Amino acid sequence: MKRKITLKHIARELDVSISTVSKALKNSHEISRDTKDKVQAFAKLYNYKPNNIAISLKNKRTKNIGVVIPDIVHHFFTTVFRGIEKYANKRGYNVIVCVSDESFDKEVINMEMLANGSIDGFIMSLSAGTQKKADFNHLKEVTEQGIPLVLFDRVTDEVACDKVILNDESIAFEAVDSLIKAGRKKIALVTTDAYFNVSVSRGRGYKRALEENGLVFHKDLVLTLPYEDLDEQTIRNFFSAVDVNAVLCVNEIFAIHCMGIVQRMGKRIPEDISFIGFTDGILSKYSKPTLTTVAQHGDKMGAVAAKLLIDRVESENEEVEEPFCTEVISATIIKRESTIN
Amino acid sequence: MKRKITLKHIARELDVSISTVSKALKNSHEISRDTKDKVQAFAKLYNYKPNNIAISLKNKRTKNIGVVIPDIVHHFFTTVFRGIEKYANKRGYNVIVCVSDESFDKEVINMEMLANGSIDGFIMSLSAGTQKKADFNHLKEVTEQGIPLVLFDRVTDEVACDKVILNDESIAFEAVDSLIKAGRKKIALVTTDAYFNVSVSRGRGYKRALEENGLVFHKDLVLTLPYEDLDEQTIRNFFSAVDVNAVLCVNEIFAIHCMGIVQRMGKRIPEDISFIGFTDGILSKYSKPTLTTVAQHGDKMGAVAAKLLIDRVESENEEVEEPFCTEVISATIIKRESTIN
DNA sequence: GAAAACAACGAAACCGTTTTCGTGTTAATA
DNA sequence: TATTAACACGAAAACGGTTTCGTTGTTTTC
Repeated sequence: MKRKITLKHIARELDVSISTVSKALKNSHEISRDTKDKVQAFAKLYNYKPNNIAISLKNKRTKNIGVVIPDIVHHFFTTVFRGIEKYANKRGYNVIVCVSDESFDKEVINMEMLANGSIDGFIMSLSAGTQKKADFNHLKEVTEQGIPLVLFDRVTDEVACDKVILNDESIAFEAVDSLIKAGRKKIALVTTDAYFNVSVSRGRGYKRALEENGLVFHKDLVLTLPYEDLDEQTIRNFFSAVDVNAVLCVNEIFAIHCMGIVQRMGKRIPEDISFIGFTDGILSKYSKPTLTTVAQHGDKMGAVAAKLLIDRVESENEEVEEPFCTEVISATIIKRESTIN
Repeated sequence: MKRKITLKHIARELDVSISTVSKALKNSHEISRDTKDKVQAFAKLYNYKPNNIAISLKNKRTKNIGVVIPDIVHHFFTTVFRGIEKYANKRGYNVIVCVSDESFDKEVINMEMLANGSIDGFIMSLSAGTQKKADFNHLKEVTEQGIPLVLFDRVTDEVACDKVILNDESIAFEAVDSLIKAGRKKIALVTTDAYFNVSVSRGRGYKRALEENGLVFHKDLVLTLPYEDLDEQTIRNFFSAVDVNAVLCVNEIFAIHCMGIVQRMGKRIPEDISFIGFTDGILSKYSKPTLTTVAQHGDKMGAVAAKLLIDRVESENEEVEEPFCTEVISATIIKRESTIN
């Protein structure tokens, strides 16, 4: 087992100083051609690679970024993560992932674990617990310590930092507007609890589309479901009670569930009732009928978030700080079988 | 912006030495009660947390583990990752993820990035490229350097290390056997190219089940599909050419695709033809009909892999090295609508 | 021929810890 | 009273690099 070789080993072996070895490997002009050749050849032979940890300590830069997300077995978050990872890698960064499991406590613990030197900055999306509790002190603390932070998708106004969000309201508007233009006037909204900022925005878009088309917003037409543990009966009751011919769902799972239930209730999709969901995941592509949905372009979102973060990290020693910005990713609607054109 | 505080700051402020501060914070008996109280109070007040990087350098332990997987937008890998992350966190480790994108080159680059001190060990699943090329030198190198490595799912005999695999052959046997017992005698296999070790194992189980039930293995009944970019026509041709009443697919996507196509060809599932897939992902649960499938228990697999790795990492200074082991995770078949009982 | 310039290298500080090994002071012991 | 423990603390090395700032010895330059 050949252990890792260090500058010290090379120095000893070639009978020069550590400084000389270090400089020789960096091709410094201070060192003679002869010595450089000798050192470089030796280093290559023994496959010398500088120790990342030592460099991190010296530079106070780890080239690691911390990603804290609520869930990983989740299409949207994995696509965002893929975007982050790809972009970060391109710029020489590695990514440490922590899953908050939608829990406030875990989010706090994870951030504390990483905030002591392990990473140069955070990219995160708020857990359900954090949004519900509306406690953002852990975020404020890291930013006060000078650790750059980028929030994506599930963000909050309470924290001053860079953000990347979807044009949730306008795309929801567009979706509902398209349903109306296609002749559907009785449109339901299936959403989550109001502490999810994205659901709120989508709800606003839904409402605005109704109003701008001269329709009235009925809160009876809004079904609020828990984020998990969907109860079939609740959904069934809702669709028995209301008379609708189109539905906007704030996520894919809700849409698939609802479609299944209304189909079992004997309705045809999209002839009797149209569906539009959010998240262009695997379900949307393979459901029966395939689901018209809002593609959130997670890859793009991740890449933008990573760019914002890394730019911020690498500009930290500059004179003037850039003001925080909020990038908006444009969603697009993918037409499939669950809507009439 | 309150910058991170260090031992040096505390020492200066309280007019003691750095060593004293360090010991006081560790409650060393060398330090007087008075001094300890003073130091601890000060540290708490200024929220002192030791710098992870410095500790890593000192200990030659980072408490980070590197995970290299072919893909992240993929149900099985994300569940394994979740298992790894949960277990690792419990033991105080963080996880750095690199995605090889099924490419040999990226796999190599990623490992090299991490192998220079950033991590204490690797958990990985081989990329398609690596399996195709059958070049495992990058793996051998890290193990030779004394960096522990655990392979899961897509493994190879060429590298001596701990492994975690599924009982692919026996579960495939069981699946096919159950189809036969249910009266289906004309069973197709839809699989990938042979350089995927898991497909090979599953194929063996399929074949053995046929033979042990007195049926003959026909290679006409085996459809080999590329890992991505499925061509509808190829599948259609296959199912037009053969006369089968049951199909075993080595993954979920293949199963869903094939089900869709045979349904469009006018066959009923499971009345005319049964389907069993691998990977208990979201598709299996929501497809029409829902898919009977092999649950691979990714969480478990990830947790076991992480345990093997961390145990290995933490036992590295012990006298006698444990021999390498291969843990087998028992898959289970989840019965759903795509098969008759 | 003395001063200046340059080339090639090493010593040492530094990043933030931990830890070993003194060392000076006080209290207990012979 | 002299010796020895015990106590409380600090100096310094170490982890593995980078970088500043000498310090030589040689070569130009006027």
